[in-house]
Amino acid sequence: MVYYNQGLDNTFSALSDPTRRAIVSKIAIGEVPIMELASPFNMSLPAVSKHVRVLENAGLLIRKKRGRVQYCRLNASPMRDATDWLIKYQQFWDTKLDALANFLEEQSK
Amino acid sequence: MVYYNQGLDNTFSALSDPTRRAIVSKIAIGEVPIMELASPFNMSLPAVSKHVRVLENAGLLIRKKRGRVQYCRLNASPMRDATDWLIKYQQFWDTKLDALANFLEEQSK
DNA sequence: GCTATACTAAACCATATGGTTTACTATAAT
DNA sequence: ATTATAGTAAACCATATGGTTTAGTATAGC
Repeated sequence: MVYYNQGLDNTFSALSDPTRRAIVSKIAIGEVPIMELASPFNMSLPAVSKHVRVLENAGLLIRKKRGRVQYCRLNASPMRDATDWLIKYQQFWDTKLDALANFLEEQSK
Repeated sequence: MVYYNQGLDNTFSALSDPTRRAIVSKIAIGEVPIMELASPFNMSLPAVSKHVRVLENAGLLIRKKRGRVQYCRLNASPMRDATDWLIKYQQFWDTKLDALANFLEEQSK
């Protein structure tokens, strides 16, 4: 009866790291070799390689090997569940804005 | 020049745990004492207390003490940034569905 | 065939995470 | 005044995480 979503665990966990979010942004543009992913970060290649693996395990990154280069591209679909989960609470973060809107509305009368 | 969003780190990290997501769901309904949060989980009270603290540090939970009971309620606003970040990639997860739609469209002609 | 490139693997390290138990504090009820 | 309730604090533990370095493998270029 205890149920939880391992997919959401992995998605949120993968995206909780700034380096990995930066990687996601990069591979959304198109296929990027791991070398190119590594270059902007002040970090060793094995470290980046590990981040790539984490994203891959979360299903957010797809690897394609051509020759000795591994190209990475985004698979955004797991983000959908994460977004769906978050969106359920949209009404709660909108409340403040609504309250502000109502306040301003009242003021202007 | 290297810049990253600590808020997103904390939000995604806090939400990567199933117990904490369950807590979020509960406190969205209304104010809930920590005791009541703990009860459905097969977990000690200190463990739940720690999860509450993590959510509080991520700005997702607000604590209000009345007597000896601490009531928790949701502050969803940090979720907004997380959702905004995710939504940027919506086009990428929609692609597959679009492709399917196009395929079906072609088939029906 | 040799060397350079683009990685992965493995060993290691420090710190973080998620849980426990045991002890304490503050409020409430009897 | 004593006891029960609702927690937090602290110490501890096992495992995970994010990084390193050093070594190895597979492909490409000369």
